Amino acid sequence: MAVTLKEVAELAGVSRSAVSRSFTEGASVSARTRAKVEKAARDLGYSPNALASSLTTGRTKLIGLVSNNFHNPVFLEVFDLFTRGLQERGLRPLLVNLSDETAPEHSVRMLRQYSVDGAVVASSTLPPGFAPAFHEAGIPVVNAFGRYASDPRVHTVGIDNGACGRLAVQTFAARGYKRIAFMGGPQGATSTQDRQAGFMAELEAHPDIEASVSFAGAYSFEAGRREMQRLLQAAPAEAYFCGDDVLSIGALSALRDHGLSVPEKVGVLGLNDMEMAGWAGIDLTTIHQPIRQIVTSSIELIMAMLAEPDRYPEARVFPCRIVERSTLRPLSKAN
Amino acid sequence: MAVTLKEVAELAGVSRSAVSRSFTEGASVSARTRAKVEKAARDLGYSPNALASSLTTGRTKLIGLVSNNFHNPVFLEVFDLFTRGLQERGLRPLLVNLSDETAPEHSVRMLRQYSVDGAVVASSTLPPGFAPAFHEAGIPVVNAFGRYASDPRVHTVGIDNGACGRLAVQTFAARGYKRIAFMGGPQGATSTQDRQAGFMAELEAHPDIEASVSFAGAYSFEAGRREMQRLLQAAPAEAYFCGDDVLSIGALSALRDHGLSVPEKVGVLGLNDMEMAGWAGIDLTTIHQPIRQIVTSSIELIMAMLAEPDRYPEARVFPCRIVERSTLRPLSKAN
DNA sequence: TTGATTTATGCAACCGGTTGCAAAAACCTC
DNA sequence: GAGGTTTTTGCAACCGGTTGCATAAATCAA
Repeated sequence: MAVTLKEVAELAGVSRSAVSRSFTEGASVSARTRAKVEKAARDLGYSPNALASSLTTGRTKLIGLVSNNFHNPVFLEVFDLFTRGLQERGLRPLLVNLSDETAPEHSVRMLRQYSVDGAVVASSTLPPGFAPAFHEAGIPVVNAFGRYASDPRVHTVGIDNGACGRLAVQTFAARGYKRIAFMGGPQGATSTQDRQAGFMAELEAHPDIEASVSFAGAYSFEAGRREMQRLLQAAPAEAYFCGDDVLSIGALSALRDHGLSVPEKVGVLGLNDMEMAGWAGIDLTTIHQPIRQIVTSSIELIMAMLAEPDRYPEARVFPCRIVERSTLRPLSKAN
Repeated sequence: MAVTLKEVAELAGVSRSAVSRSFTEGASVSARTRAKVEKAARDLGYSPNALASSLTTGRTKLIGLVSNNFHNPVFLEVFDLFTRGLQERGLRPLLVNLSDETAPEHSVRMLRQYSVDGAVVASSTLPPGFAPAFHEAGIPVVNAFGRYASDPRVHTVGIDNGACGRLAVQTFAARGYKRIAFMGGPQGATSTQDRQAGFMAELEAHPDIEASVSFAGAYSFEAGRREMQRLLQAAPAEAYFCGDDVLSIGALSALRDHGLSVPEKVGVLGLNDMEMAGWAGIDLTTIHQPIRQIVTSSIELIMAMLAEPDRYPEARVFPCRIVERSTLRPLSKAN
């Protein structure tokens, strides 16, 4: 079915090597030969088999794009940015959905069978076993949106979740909130744990502030809504820091149903700054996570590792900032 | 770096063919040989190179997953379903983002270079040139969420957009709306065109209903909101059929800002039934598109084509149904 | 022209597997 | 234990490319 290099060689009346070289950047071919080859290739509709060549070159240009976040809308943006970025650099994303994978090693093995040149794991928590499995397979990995120093063998690009927790408290303090709350995502998520730790640490600098902590079962609208409904059975706090925008939006919906005005009665602070956070009617004050930069940097890092496989692991941490919208009251004049 | 079949063969003390056969389902190997091979493979940490084997078997188990919908949240669900479904069947999705591709043929060529066994194009409109390019390359394609008979060469799985347009009018009529409107997505989208055609056709059966038509610039919140704001400068219709849920949500936000109660003053009907449509506070009445079934069916069709390459093209059309929520007034008693 | 140098080309081996074929081994039956 | 079957095995060629090396062709200097 497919046209092969051999057929092109025959039609062009040259050796197979000549054809191969004609398609290789910087190889030694005369202009005349190349012209003949190109004409033959065009006539036959030939395009080289990337997989066959990977056999000898050792590069497939395939990059595993691994994630378990197929429910949070921010990740659509993440996938968009990753696929475009990789494509622009001639790399091909091989998508792996970890959602119902019981044994993550299977995924690593599969990626190895397909000889991916590298892998990006887009997840706040690196599944256990991934780091050693990739390491043993000799596949460069970067954990995008991952945790700083989650494993000394993998490169990480992300935000400082602890700093986000601290920033939340500072933000609340600057607006004069005295009774605040941390509403995390699933308690097992390291991102939630780190934010909580930062949140608690910063509280020590604000002895006049009282805080409570709770967790939603997932990073989802429903989970946020339900958790807020539960919290509203007792006296609510003055402001909530939710672990994620979509969680915040769920919480807002519960507050609205309960007749509590935002931000007058209760303030809400999200995290991510997903597109939806800016929608009219939501207008969520939130901590902006620099998604675009994280993705770009992850890709740069993967590229760097392709060039230099035993590059020393590093963690790249991007600062976050508050995006002022309407779910938190304005800065108190005192500050 | 990677362990090869040859090394396993040497360690196990058998020929390379024996090792190869041990890893091939249904090949003729004695239990004793297989045991020796498996032990050696385990000791060495060997796993076969899928790309190398594809060279002789002619199958890569790679499936191109092509889309340009990286902004509509429904598509995250679509990607989730596709990746899981393909993975379950031992296929690997090679993701292609068409968003900023000027020449779609490039993507087809790339997929051919990677010898994909098939491709799924998840898009309501098949990019021009795709059908012939895939056909020429001998790659089976299914256009998921595509248009019935968009091209006689490709298989299509989707809904009947014309029927959706008709259903919208019937739904409005049954609820006694007399001044209705069609708010399409981009005018160039075939999905919008087909829905409009159905909408107009059905109007003929309802001479007492007056209708108007307009288009939003994109299938997005902002576009829907802006278009509704524009429409509100004149007297609004009693009910709008929007081309997409996210468009509807934008429209709802404009209506709310304008102080028009929904569904009392103005009704809104969406299309897709994305997760967000069911969120409290949105609660959009919408036409449900059976996404899960479309994806499953697309995968089945791809599998069928792998087994039978010159299978005669077919279109699979799934019915849609109204999901009753709160943005349309209830059925009039008369009906 | 000639000889030295540079550039282009083809040969053949190789990448990591698979598979048709013929020979070898194992199993049956009598 | 002989003879016939069936199963297992290894050899060698092949899948579609790449690449080191030796040779041939082209270019250059004198």
